[in-house]
Amino acid sequence: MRLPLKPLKLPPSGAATLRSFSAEPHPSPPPPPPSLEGPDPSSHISQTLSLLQTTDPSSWTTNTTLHTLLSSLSPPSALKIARQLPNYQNALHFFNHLRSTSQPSDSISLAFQAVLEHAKRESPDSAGKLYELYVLSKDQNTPLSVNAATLLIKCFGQAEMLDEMIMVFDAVDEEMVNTDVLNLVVSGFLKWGRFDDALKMLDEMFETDSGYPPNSNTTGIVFSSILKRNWSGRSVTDEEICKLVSRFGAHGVYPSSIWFTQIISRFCRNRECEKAWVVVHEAMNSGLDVEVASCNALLTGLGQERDFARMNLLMKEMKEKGIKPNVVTYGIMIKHLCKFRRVDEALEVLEKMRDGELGIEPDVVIYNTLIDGLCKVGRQEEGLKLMEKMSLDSKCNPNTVTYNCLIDGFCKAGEIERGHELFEQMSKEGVEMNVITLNTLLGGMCRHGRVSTAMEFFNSMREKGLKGNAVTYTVLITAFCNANNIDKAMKLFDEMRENGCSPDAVVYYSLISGLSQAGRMDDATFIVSKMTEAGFGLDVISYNILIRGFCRKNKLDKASELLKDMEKNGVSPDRVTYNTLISFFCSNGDFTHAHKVMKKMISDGLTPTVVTYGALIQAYCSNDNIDAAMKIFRDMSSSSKVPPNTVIYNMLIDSLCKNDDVEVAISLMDDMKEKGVRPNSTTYNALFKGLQQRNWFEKALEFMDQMTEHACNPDYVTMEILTEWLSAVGETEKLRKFVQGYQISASTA
DNA sequence: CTAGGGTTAG
Repeated sequence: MRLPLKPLKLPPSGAATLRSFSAEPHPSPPPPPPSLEGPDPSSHISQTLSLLQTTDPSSWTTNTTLHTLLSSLSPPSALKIARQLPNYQNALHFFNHLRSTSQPSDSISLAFQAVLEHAKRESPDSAGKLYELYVLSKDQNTPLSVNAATLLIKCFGQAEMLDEMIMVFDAVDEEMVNTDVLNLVVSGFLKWGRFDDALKMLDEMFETDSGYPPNSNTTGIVFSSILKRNWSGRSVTDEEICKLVSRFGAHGVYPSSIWFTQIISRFCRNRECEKAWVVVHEAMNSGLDVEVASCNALLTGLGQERDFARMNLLMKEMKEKGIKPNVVTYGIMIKHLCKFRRVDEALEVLEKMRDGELGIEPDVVIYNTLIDGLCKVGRQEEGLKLMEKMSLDSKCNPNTVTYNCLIDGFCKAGEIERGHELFEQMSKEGVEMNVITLNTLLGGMCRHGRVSTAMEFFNSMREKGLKGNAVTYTVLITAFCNANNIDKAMKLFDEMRENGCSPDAVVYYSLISGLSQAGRMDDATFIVSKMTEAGFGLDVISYNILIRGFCRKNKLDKASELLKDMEKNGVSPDRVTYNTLISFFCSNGDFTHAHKVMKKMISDGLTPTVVTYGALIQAYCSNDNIDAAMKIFRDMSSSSKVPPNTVIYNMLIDSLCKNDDVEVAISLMDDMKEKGVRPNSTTYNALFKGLQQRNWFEKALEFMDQMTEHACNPDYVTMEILTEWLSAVGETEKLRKFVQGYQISASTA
């Protein structure tokens, strides 16, 4: 049933309900025409009020003074009186009295609105109470004022009484519906995650000439709901967000700059830079003042996609539109120049900033980015100089990050001592160190095989009160695993939990990897169960590691169990998974299963890689089936378009030479040259062995020259073969020259 | 702006 609702004029105070949900000031309705009232409406109201409060409701019908007062009651006064009555019960009596005395329906409506307002304030379960009253009003055919409807919609929306909410909304007269009412409905749906229902309401708002077009509150409600971390509804795709922004934009409304920037960042994070680009340009072209923060978000995304062209274009557009880059903008440009090792260009930007050419002073982040960039390309000495230089720039003192970058730079270069010196300089200069400083130094020590030094250092830091975090333990656990000290790694894992440091996924991954590598599959399985208990899942790489571990132990049953587990957990096998299995079957000489897996791989939409073919070629070679190996080799480059690499050629050349097919091996060397695949020392070693069998000395000399020419360094195997062979034929002079050439090429390299 | 791991052919 649809209630007849008439639009009502509202007293100024009537806007209160709207104001509570609307950020925009509601336009004040005109004051009620004085002609309806007596000479003094406020005294009229106070007289009525005092009479209502001093007499019993049961006597109201017979009270002639009251009758006279109410006979000239205007609807706005009815609202005021009902509101000023002390409580809900009084207001309800008043409302009932107005009904029984056949007051104008406008007055009854507004009195009912006040009853609802009282009920909302007084009742602990206001939504339930309001619903009762709403049903009552429907039964009594009391028209709802727009504010009463608004109040009900808002209240039901908050109480997740969405059917009731929409029932009230449907009861509102079309001509009374306005943007604010629709905003409340949309907000109610979104609060409970009902995106699709909200979308239907938005569709109505977007319709041309809807009479209730979206406004900035609408965008605020929509985007703050769906972008919040605790969004409970179905996941909203970037596509949908993009469309929404455009549709709002067509109505000239945009999300606030904060949400706009968040949307841009989200698109960029999801590698949907194109959408971010479109949305920003739509906004710019519609004349919106896009803030520099939004542009910065887009620049970051473009940088991640290596789209330098568009980065520069955006910078140009910003300039045209008068959007001034800030220090963050230059930070992004510098960061991405550094990332692509264009450190000198990044330094030029710094110089321009220091010259005052850009009107923006460099800050500590700019310096840190550059110092890190220098360190990452092995120019840590320059980084150190830049740190000294920034100190001379007033108020730009090195901080913890500055030192961390430099310590990492020196450690990565193997200069652990310099790293340690910087660490000591830090405390001398009063720069606080943090857990990243500790982890950086520990990582440096571990990488250079100084695991026990690292452990001692960690212990001394702990004594000083600095606790390690999950990263610290990952560094140490990995180092102990690599040093084949699995027991110590396991001990550290227990220790970290005793110390109240909860392991994260990476800690588990590194331990699983270490244990699998060491062949301790039972321990690895145990850690997997611990990991699952802790609520972490395995990713495809850790599955691959485990599968490989079990294959090496010849436990195919365990490996296939893991495959089933993957499927159950929604982790799809990748090329490596299949290659691991193919290698396993190949190494067992089981070509039937190897080919079967390869078929499955292809049917899963994965193309075989050079590793797949390599496994097969390797297996056929060790089975002395060089013809089959050569057939695969030809297949891969012709039909499947997987170019063979050095490893493939090495296996074939080695096999051919061992099989005394040196001519074919040499033809493969030519093939390599033609295809631009570089031979390495393994290639030459295989070939030299074959040539030695045939005693093709001249050919060997040719390839020795080629090695020198290509700056391919001989290894100890090369030296062994050549020393034996050349001294046997009394050509040690040739060998001496060869070694000399190697030394020259090594020094120029 | 800074720190952590991990696979497949040899």
